[in-house]
Amino acid sequence: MSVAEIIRKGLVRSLDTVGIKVVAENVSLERPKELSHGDYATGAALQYAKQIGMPPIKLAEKIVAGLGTLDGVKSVEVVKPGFINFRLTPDAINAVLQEVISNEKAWGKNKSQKGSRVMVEYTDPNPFKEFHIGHLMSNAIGESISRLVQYSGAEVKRANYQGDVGPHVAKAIWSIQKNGWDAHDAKVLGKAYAEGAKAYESDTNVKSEIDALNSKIYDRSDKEINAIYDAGREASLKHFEEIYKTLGTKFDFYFFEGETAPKGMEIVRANKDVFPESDGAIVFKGERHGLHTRVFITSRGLPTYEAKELGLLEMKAEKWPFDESVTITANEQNEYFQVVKAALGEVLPELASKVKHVSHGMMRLTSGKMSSRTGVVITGESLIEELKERATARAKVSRSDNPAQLAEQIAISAIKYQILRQASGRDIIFDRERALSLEGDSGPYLQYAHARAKQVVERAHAEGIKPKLDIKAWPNDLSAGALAQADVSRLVTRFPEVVLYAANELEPHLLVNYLIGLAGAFNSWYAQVHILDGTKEAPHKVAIVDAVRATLKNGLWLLGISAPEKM
RNA sequence: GCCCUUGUAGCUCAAUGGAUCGAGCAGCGCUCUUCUAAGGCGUUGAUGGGGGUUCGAUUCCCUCCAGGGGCACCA
Repeated sequence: MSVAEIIRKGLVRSLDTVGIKVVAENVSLERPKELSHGDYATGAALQYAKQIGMPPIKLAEKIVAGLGTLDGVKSVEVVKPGFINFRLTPDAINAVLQEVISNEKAWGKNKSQKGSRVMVEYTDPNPFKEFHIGHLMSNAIGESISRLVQYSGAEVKRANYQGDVGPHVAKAIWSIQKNGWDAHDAKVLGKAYAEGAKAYESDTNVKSEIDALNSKIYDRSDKEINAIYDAGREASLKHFEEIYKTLGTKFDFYFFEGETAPKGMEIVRANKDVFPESDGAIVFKGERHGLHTRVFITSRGLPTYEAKELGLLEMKAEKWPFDESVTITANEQNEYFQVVKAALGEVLPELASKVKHVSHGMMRLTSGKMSSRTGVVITGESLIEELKERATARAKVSRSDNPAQLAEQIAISAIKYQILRQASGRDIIFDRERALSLEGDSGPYLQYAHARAKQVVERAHAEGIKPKLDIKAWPNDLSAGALAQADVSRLVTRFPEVVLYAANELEPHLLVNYLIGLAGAFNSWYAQVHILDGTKEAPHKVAIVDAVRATLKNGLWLLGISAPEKM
């Protein structure tokens, strides 16, 4: 039984003696943000004081009196308004640190989703369009969520859904044809799309040309168009694949709109009662669900995003029956997704209950909205390249064993961190200078702390100092160094709870907050003490460093960020 | 007009209804003959306005103001 459970049980018992009945799960027990407030805290006395007509402090004291001794708890104290703070014994903390060191691979994992099959869909770039920083955002969040869910014991499959048909493709092909460009070159595609989109909006003749072209793409009736299409599609996908590799994502399944389109049409057409006709189009009346009506099949007989999405979900379930399907998209698609989900609930209800939608904010430029239609985009590659250059400029990188690799690891870390550090539903104001910064609240800061810890452990090993947790090595004084050491040790023990919390919320930033705090506490401690000082306490300190190292390593992995051993 | 969403320090972000609202950047001042200074230490600085619920509100409810997104054949 964990110490937290012991405390909960104790509180339930004690509360019972003063006439308050609660079950263990409902006892409020938190991890105080402020470490000086202890390792666990409860506001139960504040909560129930009024109910039994007793001042909170009095009640708190009464609860504490009824608590008796709790295993693993060093002290219990009542403070100010009526909080009760618990402190762990050094033994209890040492036991956790020992667990970290002896089974590093398992450190941080939980079994909350054991046996569950989860498919996570993310990144979703469209062939014939740029891979821009918005896709970077989806990728970073999706990859981290996948890993968090994996750490919770679920079997995870990564899926990528790419729009290889639809008006955007027609627009790109139209201008490739017109300009005689080579569709094998991934670089011309984004430009072609921007030009086609512009012409589509400004010229009604072009609009009908492109609309006609779009139909031909679906039915593959035109040889020349097919050739351009096939070449462009292949070039795009190959290009994307290189980016996924750089980002550290390996997809298990690829879905294409070309396949989901017919499937979606089939579902829509088979459910005429759910999808009535309106003005020549086939629609879904979302009003019954407090939403709005959306077109699923256009009057030209082509499926829209909505119909394709239905097809996609059914395809996913056929390919790999899942318990949960998580889709990560930008929040501008929130309302569309709700309509799709409502429609799904009517045609395939058992599937609808397993579908989850996580939306991320938009990557915004300080100058305004980014749009591949107008050609105002920052591509993923250009940003990665720029960051790599900046990292390479560092003397430590250029002098390392493999400068190119290290620079890339740092670049990816900087980008992913900036995306993952904030709650995922919110927009990110993309500030070039800040994104390019490798200092402070950043991915490289975490990597640096990890590398530093790794090097200390290596050096200790070379000097023959073995990590060993030692109860006698717990400093009794209240010096800054001693407090910092205790803080680091205590923070390490929280890692598994943070992972569980972040996985349940599907919120990587909760983990980021924790890791940056741990790295900061470690750096602060490191600056104050000499680890390998030749004293009896050295093995104990090395053990703490090693536990921090392992925690940062696993934590970085969960963020999809590499952990170089030397920087 | 209707629906969703967001307003926290000069800037970018934190804060499972909890304790003195935390970081980083920017500014100022310290800190490398000692295990990695991409580090550490100090310092200045904030909850859009008004109500309400609560022992306690950045968090929940109402309202106003201000941004962003969406609202039938685009994705």
